[in-house]
Amino acid sequence: MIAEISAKPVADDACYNIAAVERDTGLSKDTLRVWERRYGFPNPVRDHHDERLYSLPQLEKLRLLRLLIDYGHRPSKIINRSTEELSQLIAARAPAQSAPPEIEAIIDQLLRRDVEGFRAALTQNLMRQGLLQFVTHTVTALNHWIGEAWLAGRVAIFDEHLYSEHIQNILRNAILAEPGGGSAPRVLLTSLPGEKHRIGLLMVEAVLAAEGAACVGLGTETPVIDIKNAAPAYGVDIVALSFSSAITQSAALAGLAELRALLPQGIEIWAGGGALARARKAADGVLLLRSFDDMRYALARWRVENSRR
Amino acid sequence: MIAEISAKPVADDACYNIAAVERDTGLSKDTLRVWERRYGFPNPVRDHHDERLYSLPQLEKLRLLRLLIDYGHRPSKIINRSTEELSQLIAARAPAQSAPPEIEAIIDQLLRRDVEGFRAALTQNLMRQGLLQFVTHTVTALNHWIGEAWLAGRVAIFDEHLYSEHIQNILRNAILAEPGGGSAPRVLLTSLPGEKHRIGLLMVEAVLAAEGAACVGLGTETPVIDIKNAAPAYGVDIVALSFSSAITQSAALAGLAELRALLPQGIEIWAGGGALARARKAADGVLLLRSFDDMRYALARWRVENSRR
DNA sequence: GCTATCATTTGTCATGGACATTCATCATTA
DNA sequence: TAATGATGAATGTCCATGACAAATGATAGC
Repeated sequence: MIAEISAKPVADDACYNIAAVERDTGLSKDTLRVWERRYGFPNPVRDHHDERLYSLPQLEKLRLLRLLIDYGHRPSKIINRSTEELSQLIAARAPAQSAPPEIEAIIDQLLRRDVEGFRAALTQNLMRQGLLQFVTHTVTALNHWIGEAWLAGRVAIFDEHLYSEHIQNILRNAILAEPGGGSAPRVLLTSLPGEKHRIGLLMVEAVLAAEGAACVGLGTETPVIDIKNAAPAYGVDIVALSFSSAITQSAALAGLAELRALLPQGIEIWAGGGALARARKAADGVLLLRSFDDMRYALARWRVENSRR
Repeated sequence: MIAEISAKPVADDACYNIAAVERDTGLSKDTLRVWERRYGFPNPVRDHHDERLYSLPQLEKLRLLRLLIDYGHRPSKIINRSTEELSQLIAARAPAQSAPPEIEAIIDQLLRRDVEGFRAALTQNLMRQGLLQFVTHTVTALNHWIGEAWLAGRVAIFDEHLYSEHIQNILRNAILAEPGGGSAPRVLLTSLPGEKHRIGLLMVEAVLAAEGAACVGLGTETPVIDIKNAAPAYGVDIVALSFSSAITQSAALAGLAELRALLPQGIEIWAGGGALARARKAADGVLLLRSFDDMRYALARWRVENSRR
């Protein structure tokens, strides 16, 4: 055990309207109302004009519910349990085993809230390993274990925010530092609307940059039509899309099919990430990448196939 | 005139359900339905089960409407004008004048889709001016003029995406390069849920870093409760929040009041950004910053007041 | 063990009514 | 003149309830 977090806010009279709860929990207003209708929870008081006012404990329980549902529980089975039981469910889900020591050492800095030490630990690892190793091993492992630590209640949400920001800093810095502007192929990097995770995208960009490809990063959540317009404008050879597990597999595959139909055949589409881990195959003409090694292999193949221009 | 963009997508049968329109326009489902009820626009066709399906032209007109409303027009006055008239209104708003030459030179690289040249131009400006000047003058001006260029139809959405990514790269790189880990005060930087603009936040971080403060950046969209928990955990003196004009002023002020009630008095709250430009004052105990100079002044004041510990 | 079929759960959408807030206008006061 | 206040129209958000599609789980059959 490394550190305790004090996650209990104090204010009791604080009341939140339905829009605030939607913002803070990610549960839509419709969902909140229909849960109340069907299951009797949450059961907010009403203000003088019959509008819902949620209490802080309700809001906290809603967040736990959201989390458990994301991890596969069904709403009706857990919605009427107490907040304590829900916390136990979450704790039970995460195996108590800890990460490899070198990873644990970095997480430890985060748990100590030692911002400077955390940054130094990351930088030191990057220097020792080089960008490629750092991304494919250290960052991959950190993503996994910080997720686990969060489930186990060891790190708070804001620690994850901080982690995400710092990894971005380090990766963007390393990408800029890669020698040369990059040559062929030219790769457009982005994600579809709804997919907000930036780290996966940056990891891809880092690997490509380390391999000497030219990257055009558009950030997250580019509508399909905009990707279709951007690809020829920037003269890219490949469009690479990242899908975290925040999005459903069917949504990812539908988006890929739509994009494939819009893009000219000469432009390849590469897709990878957690949401596609269990997919057998994507639409025709979409290359599914299950690992960074897959991607490096695909890159080598592309270069062979396009070697004589 | 510098470049032509081909912004007209082809797909005509493409139909969007109400959730997709909400995502792409930022207009809530309730608003879309009530506009239809009151003004007769948008008037989507229905699928076999009476659900709305919006066409691409409708979606484009809605985006124009959203933009004009953000700029002060009233919905009822403009909602029944044609898409062309709306475009003219927008063009009328955007003065045809162009940016100062040094800014225009950078935008020019973006319009040429010359990714490497664009990055080089930014880096060169940063080197020549230093971080503080670069942020308070060049980046501020670029934000403004790229917005104008978008209104005038000179740059596409994906160009803005690319701009945002590259500015992030440059700023994060520069922040990491600032000497020393920073000392007092320690500042927590983030935005409230709904506020996704990252550049403003990074600009603030850059200025603070240049002035030698210690920054703890949590990225965008941190719920109020998490800010309340994070501030003591990281031992910060100040919580700084950024509000772009994507959020309404009243929402910003409400969030600030809520946060002020939760945070201990010893921790200051600083707030700034476009959404607060017209605000007279925020909640008691919230410092409104209207410019980067304001912030530097506030920083100096804080240091004087806390000089003997 | 794997696939196909059926039942249940669950989130999203629709309708129409209501009202709090915001905005524009005009009169009034310092 | 500029700031303040009052008034009425506009605008967005919320509510209740009903309905159904998509996702999930269970069951039967090969």
